Amino acid sequence: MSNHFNTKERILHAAEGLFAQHGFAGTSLRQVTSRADVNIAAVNYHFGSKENLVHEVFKHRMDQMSEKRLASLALATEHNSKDIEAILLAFIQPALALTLDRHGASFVRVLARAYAEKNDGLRNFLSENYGQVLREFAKALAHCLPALSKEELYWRMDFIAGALTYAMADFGLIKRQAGVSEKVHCEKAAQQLIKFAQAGLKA
Amino acid sequence: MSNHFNTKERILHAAEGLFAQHGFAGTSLRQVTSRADVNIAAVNYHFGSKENLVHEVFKHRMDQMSEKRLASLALATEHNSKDIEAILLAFIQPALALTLDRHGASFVRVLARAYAEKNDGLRNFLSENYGQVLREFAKALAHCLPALSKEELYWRMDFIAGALTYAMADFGLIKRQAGVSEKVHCEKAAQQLIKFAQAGLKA
DNA sequence: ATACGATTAAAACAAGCGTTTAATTAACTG
DNA sequence: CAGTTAATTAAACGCTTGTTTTAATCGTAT
Repeated sequence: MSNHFNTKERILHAAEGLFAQHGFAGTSLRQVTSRADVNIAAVNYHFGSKENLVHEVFKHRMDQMSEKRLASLALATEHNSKDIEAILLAFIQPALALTLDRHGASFVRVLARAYAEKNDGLRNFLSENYGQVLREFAKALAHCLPALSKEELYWRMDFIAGALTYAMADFGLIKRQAGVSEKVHCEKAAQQLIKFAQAGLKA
Repeated sequence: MSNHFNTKERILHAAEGLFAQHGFAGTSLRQVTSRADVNIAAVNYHFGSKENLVHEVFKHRMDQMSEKRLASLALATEHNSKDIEAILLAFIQPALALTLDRHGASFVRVLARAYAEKNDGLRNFLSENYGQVLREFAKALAHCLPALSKEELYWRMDFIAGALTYAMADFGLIKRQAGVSEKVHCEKAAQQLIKFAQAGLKA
Protein backbone atom coordinates (compact mmCIF):
# COMPACT_ATOMS: atom_id res chain seq x y z
CA MET A 1 0.00 0.00 0.00
CA SER A 2 1.39 3.33 -0.99
CA ASN A 3 1.67 5.86 1.75
CA HIS A 4 1.56 9.39 0.41
CA PHE A 5 3.52 10.71 3.32
CA ASN A 6 6.56 8.47 3.28
CA THR A 7 9.98 9.77 2.38
CA LYS A 8 10.12 8.54 -1.18
CA GLU A 9 6.81 10.07 -2.16
CA ARG A 10 7.60 13.33 -0.47
CA ILE A 11 10.82 13.57 -2.45
CA LEU A 12 9.03 12.83 -5.72
CA HIS A 13 6.42 15.43 -4.98
CA ALA A 14 8.86 18.13 -4.01
CA ALA A 15 11.10 17.35 -6.97
CA GLU A 16 8.22 17.62 -9.41
CA GLY A 17 7.40 21.12 -8.28
CA LEU A 18 10.97 22.32 -8.23
CA PHE A 19 11.94 20.77 -11.55
CA ALA A 20 9.00 22.57 -13.13
CA GLN A 21 10.04 25.84 -11.57
CA HIS A 22 13.78 25.79 -12.05
CA GLY A 23 14.56 22.98 -14.44
CA PHE A 24 16.56 19.85 -13.80
CA ALA A 25 20.02 21.30 -13.71
CA GLY A 26 18.66 24.39 -11.99
CA THR A 27 17.25 22.41 -9.09
CA SER A 28 19.58 21.15 -6.39
CA LEU A 29 18.97 18.08 -4.30
CA ARG A 30 19.24 20.26 -1.24
CA GLN A 31 16.31 22.32 -2.46
CA VAL A 32 14.37 19.12 -3.00
CA THR A 33 15.13 17.54 0.33
CA SER A 34 14.58 20.80 2.13
CA ARG A 35 11.11 21.20 0.66
CA ALA A 36 10.35 17.53 1.25
CA ASP A 37 11.67 17.88 4.79
CA VAL A 38 13.90 14.84 4.54
CA ASN A 39 17.60 14.30 4.87
CA ILE A 40 19.81 15.05 1.88
CA ALA A 41 21.13 11.49 1.81
CA ALA A 42 17.62 10.13 1.35
CA VAL A 43 17.68 10.91 -2.37
CA ASN A 44 20.67 8.73 -3.07
CA TYR A 45 19.37 6.08 -0.74
CA HIS A 46 15.97 5.81 -2.42
CA PHE A 47 16.81 6.77 -6.00
CA GLY A 48 20.51 6.11 -6.38
CA SER A 49 21.25 9.39 -8.13
CA LYS A 50 19.78 12.68 -9.19
CA GLU A 51 19.38 11.43 -12.74
CA ASN A 52 17.33 8.48 -11.55
CA LEU A 53 15.14 10.83 -9.57
CA VAL A 54 14.41 12.77 -12.75
CA HIS A 55 13.39 9.56 -14.51
CA GLU A 56 11.13 8.53 -11.67
CA VAL A 57 9.39 11.89 -11.66
CA PHE A 58 8.61 11.31 -15.31
CA LYS A 59 7.46 7.74 -15.06
CA HIS A 60 5.09 8.66 -12.27
CA ARG A 61 3.05 11.08 -14.37
CA MET A 62 3.64 9.79 -17.87
CA ASP A 63 2.28 6.35 -17.07
CA GLN A 64 -0.76 8.01 -15.61
CA MET A 65 -1.33 10.19 -18.67
CA SER A 66 -0.62 7.49 -21.23
CA GLU A 67 -3.07 5.13 -19.56
CA LYS A 68 -5.82 7.72 -19.60
CA ARG A 69 -5.12 8.58 -23.22
CA LEU A 70 -5.25 4.99 -24.40
CA ALA A 71 -8.37 4.25 -22.37
CA SER A 72 -10.11 7.31 -23.78
CA LEU A 73 -9.00 6.39 -27.27
CA ALA A 74 -10.39 2.89 -26.93
CA LEU A 75 -13.66 4.33 -25.69
CA ALA A 76 -13.78 6.91 -28.46
CA THR A 77 -13.27 4.44 -31.27
CA GLU A 78 -15.47 1.74 -29.78
CA HIS A 79 -18.76 2.86 -31.26
CA ASN A 80 -17.71 5.29 -33.94
CA SER A 81 -14.19 4.78 -35.15
CA LYS A 82 -14.28 7.84 -37.39
CA ASP A 83 -15.02 10.56 -34.87
CA ILE A 84 -12.00 12.83 -35.16
CA GLU A 85 -13.21 15.13 -32.45
CA ALA A 86 -13.47 12.28 -29.96
CA ILE A 87 -9.98 11.05 -30.84
CA LEU A 88 -8.51 14.50 -30.42
CA LEU A 89 -10.27 14.87 -27.11
CA ALA A 90 -8.82 11.55 -25.98
CA PHE A 91 -5.38 12.90 -26.80
CA ILE A 92 -5.76 16.41 -25.46
CA GLN A 93 -7.96 16.01 -22.41
CA PRO A 94 -5.66 13.84 -20.25
CA ALA A 95 -2.84 16.28 -20.87
CA LEU A 96 -4.78 19.40 -20.10
CA ALA A 97 -6.44 17.72 -17.13
CA LEU A 98 -3.04 17.66 -15.51
CA THR A 99 -3.14 21.43 -15.29
CA LEU A 100 -6.11 21.11 -12.96
CA ASP A 101 -4.18 19.03 -10.50
CA ARG A 102 -2.00 21.19 -8.34
CA HIS A 103 0.89 18.79 -8.71
CA GLY A 104 0.10 17.92 -12.30
CA ALA A 105 0.36 21.57 -13.25
CA SER A 106 3.98 21.40 -12.27
CA PHE A 107 4.51 18.32 -14.33
CA VAL A 108 3.19 20.03 -17.42
CA ARG A 109 6.11 22.35 -17.36
CA VAL A 110 8.46 19.54 -16.51
CA LEU A 111 7.21 17.86 -19.65
CA ALA A 112 7.68 20.94 -21.81
CA ARG A 113 11.14 21.23 -20.41
CA ALA A 114 11.90 17.63 -21.25
CA TYR A 115 11.20 18.27 -24.90
CA ALA A 116 13.69 21.09 -24.84
CA GLU A 117 16.35 18.84 -23.35
CA LYS A 118 17.40 17.52 -26.68
CA ASN A 119 20.43 15.40 -26.09
CA ASP A 120 19.87 13.62 -22.82
CA GLY A 121 18.88 10.04 -22.32
CA LEU A 122 15.70 11.63 -21.09
CA ARG A 123 14.44 12.12 -24.63
CA ASN A 124 15.09 8.53 -25.60
CA PHE A 125 13.47 7.40 -22.39
CA LEU A 126 10.43 9.47 -23.34
CA SER A 127 10.11 8.47 -26.97
CA GLU A 128 10.56 4.82 -26.11
CA ASN A 129 7.77 4.77 -23.55
CA TYR A 130 5.61 7.42 -25.09
CA GLY A 131 6.13 6.74 -28.78
CA GLN A 132 3.78 3.77 -28.82
CA VAL A 133 0.93 5.90 -27.52
CA LEU A 134 1.47 8.41 -30.33
CA ARG A 135 1.51 5.61 -32.87
CA GLU A 136 -1.83 4.34 -31.59
CA PHE A 137 -3.33 7.75 -32.13
CA ALA A 138 -1.74 8.00 -35.55
CA LYS A 139 -3.40 4.72 -36.47
CA ALA A 140 -6.80 5.92 -35.29
CA LEU A 141 -6.50 9.22 -37.11
CA ALA A 142 -5.25 7.58 -40.29
CA HIS A 143 -8.41 5.52 -40.26
CA CYS A 144 -10.48 8.72 -40.20
CA LEU A 145 -8.42 10.44 -42.86
CA PRO A 146 -7.63 7.84 -45.53
CA ALA A 147 -6.74 10.53 -48.06
CA LEU A 148 -3.94 11.87 -45.87
CA SER A 149 -0.46 10.48 -46.47
CA LYS A 150 1.38 9.04 -43.50
CA GLU A 151 3.97 11.77 -43.75
CA GLU A 152 1.41 14.55 -43.71
CA LEU A 153 -0.41 12.97 -40.80
CA TYR A 154 2.80 12.81 -38.80
CA TRP A 155 3.59 16.44 -39.53
CA ARG A 156 0.17 17.49 -38.34
CA MET A 157 0.30 15.38 -35.22
CA ASP A 158 3.58 17.05 -34.40
CA PHE A 159 1.95 20.42 -34.86
CA ILE A 160 -0.90 19.43 -32.57
CA ALA A 161 1.48 18.13 -29.94
CA GLY A 162 3.40 21.39 -30.11
CA ALA A 163 0.26 23.48 -29.85
CA LEU A 164 -0.86 21.38 -26.90
CA THR A 165 2.42 21.70 -25.08
CA TYR A 166 2.45 25.41 -25.65
CA ALA A 167 -1.12 25.82 -24.46
CA MET A 168 -0.55 23.69 -21.38
CA ALA A 169 2.43 25.65 -20.27
CA ASP A 170 0.76 29.04 -20.66
CA PHE A 171 3.49 30.29 -22.94
CA GLY A 172 1.85 32.56 -25.43
CA LEU A 173 -0.36 35.58 -25.73
CA ILE A 174 -3.28 34.00 -23.96
CA LYS A 175 -3.31 34.54 -20.26
CA ARG A 176 -5.97 33.16 -17.99
CA GLN A 177 -8.38 35.93 -17.07
CA ALA A 178 -8.62 36.91 -13.43
CA GLY A 179 -12.30 36.01 -13.19
CA VAL A 180 -11.97 32.65 -14.92
CA SER A 181 -11.33 29.51 -12.93
CA GLU A 182 -8.54 27.21 -13.96
CA LYS A 183 -11.02 24.50 -14.79
CA VAL A 184 -12.94 26.72 -17.16
CA HIS A 185 -9.71 27.95 -18.71
CA CYS A 186 -8.61 24.38 -19.31
CA GLU A 187 -11.92 23.41 -20.86
CA LYS A 188 -11.79 26.40 -23.13
CA ALA A 189 -8.27 25.51 -24.18
CA ALA A 190 -9.33 21.96 -25.03
CA GLN A 191 -12.34 23.16 -26.96
CA GLN A 192 -10.32 25.76 -28.88
CA LEU A 193 -7.53 23.36 -29.67
CA ILE A 194 -9.85 20.61 -30.87
CA LYS A 195 -11.62 23.01 -33.19
CA PHE A 196 -8.30 24.27 -34.53
CA ALA A 197 -6.69 20.86 -34.84
CA GLN A 198 -9.69 19.27 -36.48
CA ALA A 199 -9.73 21.89 -39.22
CA GLY A 200 -5.99 21.57 -39.65
CA LEU A 201 -6.16 17.80 -39.98
CA LYS A 202 -8.87 18.00 -42.62
CA ALA A 203 -7.03 20.63 -44.66
CA MET B 1 33.13 47.75 -37.12
CA SER B 2 32.36 44.41 -35.57
CA ASN B 3 35.10 41.87 -35.72
CA HIS B 4 33.74 38.35 -35.71
CA PHE B 5 36.78 37.03 -34.01
CA ASN B 6 37.00 39.29 -31.01
CA THR B 7 36.50 38.01 -27.52
CA LYS B 8 32.93 39.18 -27.01
CA GLU B 9 31.65 37.62 -30.23
CA ARG B 10 33.47 34.39 -29.59
CA ILE B 11 31.84 34.14 -26.18
CA LEU B 12 28.38 34.81 -27.64
CA HIS B 13 28.90 32.22 -30.31
CA ALA B 14 30.17 29.54 -27.97
CA ALA B 15 27.43 30.28 -25.46
CA GLU B 16 24.72 29.94 -28.08
CA GLY B 17 25.82 26.47 -29.00
CA LEU B 18 26.27 25.28 -25.46
CA PHE B 19 23.03 26.76 -24.15
CA ALA B 20 21.21 24.93 -26.93
CA GLN B 21 22.91 21.69 -26.04
CA HIS B 22 22.81 21.75 -22.25
CA GLY B 23 20.46 24.52 -21.23
CA PHE B 24 21.26 27.66 -19.32
CA ALA B 25 21.72 26.26 -15.87
CA GLY B 26 23.36 23.20 -17.37
CA THR B 27 26.07 25.20 -19.08
CA SER B 28 28.95 26.53 -17.04
CA LEU B 29 30.92 29.63 -17.85
CA ARG B 30 34.03 27.53 -17.93
CA GLN B 31 32.55 25.41 -20.69
CA VAL B 32 31.75 28.58 -22.59
CA THR B 33 35.13 30.23 -22.16
CA SER B 34 36.92 27.00 -22.90
CA ARG B 35 35.10 26.56 -26.21
CA ALA B 36 35.53 30.25 -27.04
CA ASP B 37 39.17 29.94 -26.09
CA VAL B 38 39.12 32.99 -23.86
CA ASN B 39 39.82 33.57 -20.21
CA ILE B 40 37.09 32.79 -17.69
CA ALA B 41 37.12 36.35 -16.38
CA ALA B 42 36.26 37.70 -19.83
CA VAL B 43 32.59 36.83 -19.37
CA ASN B 44 32.14 39.00 -16.34
CA TYR B 45 34.27 41.69 -17.88
CA HIS B 46 32.24 41.91 -21.09
CA PHE B 47 28.79 40.89 -19.88
CA GLY B 48 28.76 41.57 -16.16
CA SER B 49 27.17 38.27 -15.22
CA LYS B 50 26.02 34.94 -16.58
CA GLU B 51 22.42 36.13 -16.60
CA ASN B 52 23.33 39.08 -18.78
CA LEU B 53 25.13 36.77 -21.15
CA VAL B 54 21.94 34.75 -21.54
CA HIS B 55 20.03 37.91 -22.37
CA GLU B 56 22.60 38.99 -24.93
CA VAL B 57 22.49 35.63 -26.65
CA PHE B 58 18.77 36.11 -27.04
CA LYS B 59 18.87 39.69 -28.19
CA HIS B 60 21.39 38.82 -30.85
CA ARG B 61 19.15 36.38 -32.68
CA MET B 62 15.70 37.60 -31.71
CA ASP B 63 16.32 41.09 -33.08
CA GLN B 64 17.43 39.49 -36.30
CA MET B 65 14.34 37.31 -36.53
CA SER B 66 11.89 40.04 -35.49
CA GLU B 67 13.24 42.40 -38.11
CA LYS B 68 12.84 39.82 -40.83
CA ARG B 69 9.36 38.96 -39.69
CA LEU B 70 8.15 42.56 -39.65
CA ALA B 71 9.75 43.31 -43.00
CA SER B 72 8.14 40.26 -44.57
CA LEU B 73 4.82 41.18 -43.01
CA ALA B 74 4.97 44.68 -44.44
CA LEU B 75 5.77 43.25 -47.83
CA ALA B 76 3.02 40.67 -47.58
CA THR B 77 0.28 43.15 -46.71
CA GLU B 78 1.47 45.85 -49.09
CA HIS B 79 -0.43 44.73 -52.15
CA ASN B 80 -2.95 42.30 -50.78
CA SER B 81 -3.69 42.79 -47.12
CA LYS B 82 -5.92 39.72 -46.90
CA ASP B 83 -3.51 37.03 -47.97
CA ILE B 84 -3.40 34.76 -44.94
CA GLU B 85 -0.87 32.46 -46.51
CA ALA B 86 1.58 35.29 -47.08
CA ILE B 87 1.17 36.53 -43.52
CA LEU B 88 1.77 33.06 -42.13
CA LEU B 89 4.81 32.70 -44.32
CA ALA B 90 6.14 36.01 -43.01
CA PHE B 91 5.79 34.65 -39.49
CA ILE B 92 7.05 31.14 -40.06
CA GLN B 93 9.79 31.54 -42.63
CA PRO B 94 12.25 33.70 -40.62
CA ALA B 95 11.98 31.25 -37.75
CA LEU B 96 12.51 28.14 -39.81
CA ALA B 97 15.23 29.84 -41.80
CA LEU B 98 17.29 29.89 -38.64
CA THR B 99 17.53 26.12 -38.78
CA LEU B 100 19.48 26.47 -42.01
CA ASP B 101 22.15 28.57 -40.38
CA ARG B 102 24.63 26.45 -38.51
CA HIS B 103 24.56 28.82 -35.58
CA GLY B 104 20.89 29.63 -35.93
CA ALA B 105 20.06 25.97 -35.57
CA SER B 106 21.50 26.13 -32.11
CA PHE B 107 19.45 29.16 -31.31
CA VAL B 108 16.27 27.39 -32.28
CA ARG B 109 16.76 25.01 -29.43
CA VAL B 110 17.82 27.82 -27.15
CA LEU B 111 14.51 29.43 -27.96
CA ALA B 112 12.51 26.28 -27.37
CA ARG B 113 14.33 25.88 -24.12
CA ALA B 114 13.53 29.42 -23.11
CA TYR B 115 9.86 28.66 -23.41
CA ALA B 116 10.30 25.62 -21.25
CA GLU B 117 12.28 27.49 -18.67
CA LYS B 118 9.49 29.05 -16.70
CA ASN B 119 12.18 31.46 -15.58
CA ASP B 120 10.15 34.60 -15.17
CA GLY B 121 13.01 37.01 -15.75
CA LEU B 122 13.66 35.53 -19.16
CA ARG B 123 9.99 35.31 -20.05
CA ASN B 124 9.35 38.91 -19.15
CA PHE B 125 12.41 39.92 -21.10
CA LEU B 126 11.03 38.07 -24.11
CA SER B 127 7.45 39.30 -23.94
CA GLU B 128 8.56 42.87 -23.30
CA ASN B 129 10.94 42.99 -26.22
CA TYR B 130 9.12 40.88 -28.74
CA GLY B 131 5.44 40.96 -27.76
CA GLN B 132 4.96 43.86 -30.12
CA VAL B 133 5.89 41.70 -33.09
CA LEU B 134 3.21 39.19 -32.19
CA ARG B 135 0.68 41.96 -31.85
CA GLU B 136 1.49 43.24 -35.33
CA PHE B 137 0.77 39.82 -36.75
CA ALA B 138 -2.42 39.58 -34.71
CA LYS B 139 -3.56 42.85 -36.24
CA ALA B 140 -2.83 41.66 -39.76
CA LEU B 141 -4.60 38.34 -39.24
CA ALA B 142 -7.57 39.99 -37.57
CA HIS B 143 -7.99 42.05 -40.71
CA CYS B 144 -8.17 38.85 -42.77
CA LEU B 145 -10.57 37.14 -40.40
CA PRO B 146 -13.11 39.72 -39.25
CA ALA B 147 -15.49 37.03 -38.03
CA LEU B 148 -12.95 35.69 -35.53
CA SER B 149 -13.07 37.09 -32.00
CA LYS B 150 -9.88 38.52 -30.58
CA GLU B 151 -9.79 35.79 -27.99
CA GLU B 152 -10.08 33.01 -30.54
CA LEU B 153 -7.45 34.60 -32.72
CA TYR B 154 -5.03 34.76 -29.80
CA TRP B 155 -5.65 31.13 -28.95
CA ARG B 156 -4.95 30.08 -32.49
CA MET B 157 -1.84 32.18 -32.76
CA ASP B 158 -0.56 30.49 -29.63
CA PHE B 159 -1.25 27.13 -31.20
CA ILE B 160 0.64 28.12 -34.32
CA ALA B 161 3.57 29.41 -32.30
CA GLY B 162 3.63 26.14 -30.38
CA ALA B 163 3.49 24.06 -33.53
CA LEU B 164 6.26 26.16 -35.03
CA THR B 165 8.51 25.82 -32.02
CA TYR B 166 7.95 22.11 -31.94
CA ALA B 167 8.66 21.71 -35.63
CA MET B 168 11.79 23.83 -35.46
CA ALA B 169 13.28 21.85 -32.65
CA ASP B 170 12.62 18.46 -34.26
CA PHE B 171 10.75 17.21 -31.23
CA GLY B 172 8.07 14.98 -32.56
CA LEU B 173 7.47 11.96 -34.71
CA ILE B 174 8.83 13.56 -37.85
CA LYS B 175 12.51 13.03 -38.39
CA ARG B 176 14.40 14.42 -41.30
CA GLN B 177 15.00 11.66 -43.83
CA ALA B 178 18.57 10.70 -44.55
CA GLY B 179 18.35 11.61 -48.21
CA VAL B 180 16.66 14.96 -47.66
CA SER B 181 18.74 18.09 -47.25
CA GLU B 182 18.09 20.37 -44.36
CA LYS B 183 16.94 23.09 -46.70
CA VAL B 184 14.32 20.86 -48.29
CA HIS B 185 13.21 19.61 -44.90
CA CYS B 186 12.77 23.18 -43.72
CA GLU B 187 10.79 24.18 -46.78
CA LYS B 188 8.55 21.18 -46.39
CA ALA B 189 7.98 22.05 -42.75
CA ALA B 190 6.99 25.60 -43.67
CA GLN B 191 4.69 24.42 -46.40
CA GLN B 192 3.06 21.82 -44.16
CA LEU B 193 2.63 24.19 -41.27
CA ILE B 194 1.14 26.95 -43.41
CA LYS B 195 -1.41 24.56 -44.86
CA PHE B 196 -2.29 23.28 -41.42
CA ALA B 197 -2.38 26.70 -39.76
CA GLN B 198 -4.41 28.30 -42.51
CA ALA B 199 -7.12 25.68 -42.20
CA GLY B 200 -7.06 25.99 -38.44
CA LEU B 201 -7.41 29.76 -38.56
CA LYS B 202 -10.38 29.58 -40.89
CA ALA B 203 -12.16 26.94 -38.81
C1' DA C 1 59.20 57.00 -25.61
C1' DT C 2 55.72 57.53 -22.13
C1' DA C 3 51.61 57.49 -20.14
C1' DC C 4 46.90 55.78 -20.07
C1' DG C 5 42.63 53.36 -20.61
C1' DA C 6 41.04 49.00 -22.37
C1' DT C 7 41.61 44.30 -22.38
C1' DT C 8 43.42 39.81 -21.04
C1' DA C 9 45.48 36.53 -17.72
C1' DA C 10 46.30 33.63 -13.66
C1' DA C 11 44.87 32.72 -9.31
C1' DA C 12 41.99 32.62 -5.63
C1' DC C 13 37.31 33.36 -3.40
C1' DA C 14 33.30 31.68 -0.83
C1' DA C 15 29.40 29.05 -1.77
C1' DG C 16 26.99 25.31 -3.43
C1' DC C 17 27.00 20.94 -5.82
C1' DG C 18 26.07 15.52 -5.92
C1' DT C 19 27.54 11.88 -3.44
C1' DT C 20 29.39 8.95 0.39
C1' DT C 21 30.47 7.40 4.93
C1' DA C 22 29.60 5.88 9.33
C1' DA C 23 26.70 5.98 13.20
C1' DT C 24 22.03 5.77 14.92
C1' DT C 25 17.21 4.70 15.11
C1' DA C 26 12.97 2.03 13.54
C1' DA C 27 10.81 -1.83 12.13
C1' DC C 28 10.28 -6.36 11.44
C1' DT C 29 11.58 -11.71 12.22
C1' DG C 30 12.51 -15.90 14.30
C1' DC D 1 13.85 -10.86 23.73
C1' DA D 2 17.64 -11.02 20.63
C1' DG D 3 19.07 -10.55 15.88
C1' DT D 4 18.80 -8.61 11.45
C1' DT D 5 17.49 -5.62 8.01
C1' DA D 6 15.69 -1.21 6.53
C1' DA D 7 15.57 3.62 7.04
C1' DT D 8 17.21 7.96 8.70
C1' DT D 9 20.63 11.16 10.28
C1' DA D 10 24.72 14.36 10.70
C1' DA D 11 28.91 15.24 8.85
C1' DA D 12 32.16 15.41 5.58
C1' DC D 13 34.02 14.23 0.91
C1' DG D 14 36.09 16.14 -3.43
C1' DC D 15 34.73 18.99 -6.97
C1' DT D 16 32.55 22.68 -9.65
C1' DT D 17 30.14 26.85 -9.65
C1' DG D 18 29.92 32.22 -10.64
C1' DT D 19 32.48 35.92 -9.38
C1' DT D 20 36.42 38.87 -7.91
C1' DT D 21 41.02 40.39 -7.34
C1' DT D 22 45.44 41.67 -8.79
C1' DA D 23 48.77 41.89 -12.07
C1' DA D 24 50.36 41.76 -16.75
C1' DT D 25 49.70 43.11 -21.55
C1' DC D 26 48.03 45.45 -25.55
C1' DG D 27 46.93 49.48 -28.50
C1' DT D 28 46.90 54.21 -29.05
C1' DA D 29 47.51 59.18 -28.56
C1' DT D 30 50.30 62.60 -26.56
